[in-house]
Amino acid sequence: MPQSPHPAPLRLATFLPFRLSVLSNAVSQRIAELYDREFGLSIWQWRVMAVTADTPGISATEIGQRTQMDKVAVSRAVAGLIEMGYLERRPSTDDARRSNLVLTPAGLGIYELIVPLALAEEAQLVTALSDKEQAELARLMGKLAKAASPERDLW
Amino acid sequence: MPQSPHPAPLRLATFLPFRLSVLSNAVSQRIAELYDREFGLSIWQWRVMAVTADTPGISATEIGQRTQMDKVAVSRAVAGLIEMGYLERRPSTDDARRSNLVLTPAGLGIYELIVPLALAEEAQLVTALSDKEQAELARLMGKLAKAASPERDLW
DNA sequence: CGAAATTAGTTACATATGAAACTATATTCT
DNA sequence: AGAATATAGTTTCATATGTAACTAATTTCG
Repeated sequence: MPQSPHPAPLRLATFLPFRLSVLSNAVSQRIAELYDREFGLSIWQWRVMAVTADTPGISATEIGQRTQMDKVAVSRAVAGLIEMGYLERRPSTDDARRSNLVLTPAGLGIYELIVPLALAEEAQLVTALSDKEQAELARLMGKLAKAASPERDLW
Repeated sequence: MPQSPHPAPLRLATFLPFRLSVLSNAVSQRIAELYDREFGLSIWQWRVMAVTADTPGISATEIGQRTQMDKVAVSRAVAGLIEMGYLERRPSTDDARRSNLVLTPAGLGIYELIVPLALAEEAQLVTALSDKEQAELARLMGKLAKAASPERDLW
């Protein structure tokens, strides 16, 4: 009986979780650097701005759901944005615990400046793929997301 | 002239950097939890073990290159593994600054326990995709990696 | 050879992050 | 009603992480 001297090989470079992590970090870092350099925003602050622009009056909890941020992270990002004058907290009339969050005019202003830059950065990335490949990638990622957390509906 | 009331839309849910980040986090978290729960290892310690098993006598710097970890992270992971008795530092004879790192028998033992679990976890994930889809995903990720950091050769 | 510049790796410090505790309000249940 | 439970959001505390400074050994080059 062989003593299985080299049981199962595991090459990190072909291991999907590793590759995903490295790729995601490389992409995130590029984008984070852009937001920070140009506007002094963290990625989390940017995410909060994006969903608030999309849904004015959103609550912190809802932001957490949409952005996959935990509530502490949302709380901190919101606090930072308010301090910068980009976000405003409006107490909800029907539930005193929650606030309705809206971008200030200043916030909306820089949001509109960032959007095209963010889209351009993304475009530079996905332009490496044909339209068909982009669609396929989105589809495959959707499947993986479902396999990775079936309970939570990620997107 | 229209006053462009809704300049460019940006839906986070379709924005590639966001999706990549969320997917990668979901996957990493599952795996990290496994390594930590079963063996008390961080993802970084696991990565160090994996490349050291693959290339016994590797140096910290080389580990950093292969795993995309910065040297501080490598240093800390190595220190932890040595403390746990899984890794051994052998001073290099021809360069006193570097150490040749090797797994101890204990380290090799748990490495061999982890590998099948890690592969099983990955399998559970990628089984959502056909072989052909898996290959396609790998190809698309490779293209993106190149577009995201052309300078550094990620894999 | 020997000063200057490089490289391997660690340490220190400042910041980021997550888990758990906490405050305040709302809801449920008897 | 009012006690028990749950929810929104913040604060605290302990840990993780990155940048920069540092030590020690090596290489480069006048």
